[in-house]
Amino acid sequence: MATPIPDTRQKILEAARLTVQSRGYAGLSFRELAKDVGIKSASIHYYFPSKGDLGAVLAQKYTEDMAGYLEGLLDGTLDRETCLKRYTDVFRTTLRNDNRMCLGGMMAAEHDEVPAEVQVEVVKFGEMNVRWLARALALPTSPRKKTPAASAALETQALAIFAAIHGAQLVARSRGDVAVYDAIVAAYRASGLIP
Amino acid sequence: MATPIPDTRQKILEAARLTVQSRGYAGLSFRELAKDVGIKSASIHYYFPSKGDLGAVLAQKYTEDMAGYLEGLLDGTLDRETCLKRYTDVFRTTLRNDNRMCLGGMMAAEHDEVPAEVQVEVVKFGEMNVRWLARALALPTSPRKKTPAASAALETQALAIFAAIHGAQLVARSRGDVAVYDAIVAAYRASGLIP
DNA sequence: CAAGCCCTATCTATCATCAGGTAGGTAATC
DNA sequence: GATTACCTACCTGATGATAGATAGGGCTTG
Repeated sequence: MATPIPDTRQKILEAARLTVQSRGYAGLSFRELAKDVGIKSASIHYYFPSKGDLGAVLAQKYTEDMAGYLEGLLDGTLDRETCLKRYTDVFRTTLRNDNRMCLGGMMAAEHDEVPAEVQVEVVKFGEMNVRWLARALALPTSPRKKTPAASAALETQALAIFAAIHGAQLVARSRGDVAVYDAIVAAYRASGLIP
Repeated sequence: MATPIPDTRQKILEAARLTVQSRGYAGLSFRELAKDVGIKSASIHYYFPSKGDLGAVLAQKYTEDMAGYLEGLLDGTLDRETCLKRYTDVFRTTLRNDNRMCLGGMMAAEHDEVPAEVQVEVVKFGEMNVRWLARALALPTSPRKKTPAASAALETQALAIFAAIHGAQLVARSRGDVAVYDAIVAAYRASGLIP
């Protein structure tokens, strides 16, 4: 199967994602984006009629891509702790990429300044993560760990983990130091918030 | 002692804080701000030569104001759990104010788009919080709770709490629902992250 | 085969609006 | 006169978006 050549639309989305993860939705401009892709800004309107459209598609794709990756982690070969480690590593990797943060977290901060169609996708991103985390929390555990709790409690714990990871990323971002993220996540584990 | 009349500089700072907490530093414009205060935008330059100056003073003042409040909580009359409850309530109150978020958290997200003098103040804000939290964690506890840990471990726990609270606020903000914040914070307490 | 049409994907030029910032002016007060 | 605290007018640069143009490719028709 041949490797698909990235088309212009994909290139736009990829460049936009990187920009939003560092400079926010407010820092995303069609002119800069066009330069990144090697086209002119009016051409972006061909693919995305408005900035809001681009933002919404971007957030939606971000959720789908991440869901795909996370789904692969639940194929039955990994235990709970490893799954959760892989999860926290996703956010770590984003930080490691020029101190970037999660696109969902960024747009959540920018809540009042993004269009409603983007806000909706940000909430969906959160919900996808929490659902996944609840499933991961329900996995069989490695030896000598406590057994998983009931379903509603898992959902709440999942929500708390999701929030805590975003906070860890945010603080590490302000310091420009991924070791801060690592220390915080280790403290979460030590406290039992993350198994 | 007469109540001091808020002067223009104070009014500017107050209005700017509210704007940044909802719309971010990127959403702060001198023209809008001037309207909020009832002056013209050129007048703001009289007090703050540049937007970066305003941003840095704003973040600094935010830290000082919060430090003052938190210091009052450590006057010896409150136990550890109550202090920490008051702490989490600070961020809750911000959410309750038209779904706003902590100015430090907002500017941390906007890290790449704020001037260096603002970034520095954001880090100081975090450090002040973590120092305070470590002191609060070291307070005598109410009956039947575990005794405080050693000093370095307190610092790390304090950092983790600081991060976790910011994440909780961020997620609640995206949902526009303070009950989400409450649920997350309760889960932090249930897990032992927050005593 | 050539011409014409349509579609796709890009472009130039432009618009209206907004931003931070500057220079100079004015009024009130001491 | 000097200082303070405001103002108007303006500058430059940036933004999302629009209208119209163009080139290339594929398909249909005579």
